[in-house]
Amino acid sequence: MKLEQAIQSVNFKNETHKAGLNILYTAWWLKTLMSKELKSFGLTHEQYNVLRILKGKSPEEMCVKDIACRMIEKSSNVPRIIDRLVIKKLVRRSNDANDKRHTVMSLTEAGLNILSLSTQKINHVFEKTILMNEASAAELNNLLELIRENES
Amino acid sequence: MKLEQAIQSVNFKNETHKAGLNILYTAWWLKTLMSKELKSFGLTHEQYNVLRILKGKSPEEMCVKDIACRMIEKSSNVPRIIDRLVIKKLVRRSNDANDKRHTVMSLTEAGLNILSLSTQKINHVFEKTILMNEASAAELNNLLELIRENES
DNA sequence: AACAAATACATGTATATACACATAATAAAA
DNA sequence: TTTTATTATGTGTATATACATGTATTTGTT
Repeated sequence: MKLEQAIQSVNFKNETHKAGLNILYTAWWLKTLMSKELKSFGLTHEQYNVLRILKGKSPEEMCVKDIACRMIEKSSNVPRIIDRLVIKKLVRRSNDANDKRHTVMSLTEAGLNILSLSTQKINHVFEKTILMNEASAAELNNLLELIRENES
Repeated sequence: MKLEQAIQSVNFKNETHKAGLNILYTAWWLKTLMSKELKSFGLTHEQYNVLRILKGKSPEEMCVKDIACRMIEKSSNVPRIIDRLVIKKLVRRSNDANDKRHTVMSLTEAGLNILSLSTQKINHVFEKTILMNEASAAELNNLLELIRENES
């Protein structure tokens, strides 16, 4: 769907302005698709993101800061997302003996299982719902990284 | 900045998978830039979006539904965003005489003024911070609309 | 006209975002 | 070594998101 239809507007100053809104809209669209899949596991988008990050270092433990800097949305409140994962027994939380300021997290068996199942669903979104070949995707990646070149 | 640096990950299944995460991260990055500008006006990103939509039809009035279908993030709770704009006297809310189910909104003078000033700041973000020429932006728009071709 | 269905909006709840601030622990400096 | 600064995390608040449900109003059907 064209952006013009999606947000019922035609008043873009130029292509760059339209691209900005297009990125925001596409992100919302993608997040909605993913959340729909995650719902059957009782996971939110950000909870899934934390599980995925923990898996990356598994079975190593990770502290809050290391998780936070890997989040897609940097302003996420990681301690509270973890609170909910701990309640659901998907994540284990304990204190670091070396540095008592640290709290360290790791996946439980249940966390590993639910991550594995939900990742299948997420991969399905990327493989089947997103209509894009590898060359186009590579080009898109270049353009997005070009946009952020002046990352402040 | 490369996505790999931004989220400290290199485990992308393929370019399409990376593109998905890249869109989500770029949207967060852009939203953060815009919110930083809006903060000096006491506006949130979504409040700004509602003001912008109302301006599009101004001086005509708009009902909640018409605003909602123009929002970038469709799951926004428009009545409550308007609550806050009414408290700040940027938006006027009244009942529609023809259909009493409708609530109709329009910008106040203060709303028009703050929108005009904040839009200057937002345009500045697009013109000066986003590093992209018109041809690249047009290509990016094509790719984003290609990704959403299977819009469900 | 009376009833059922649809529409528009408001409201409630759990979670997340964005950001400020508090607290405890460690590192650095005097 | 005492003081100061920094770091890591937790907590608080206002707003937003995602979604379910309630309520008034209008429309369609008989």
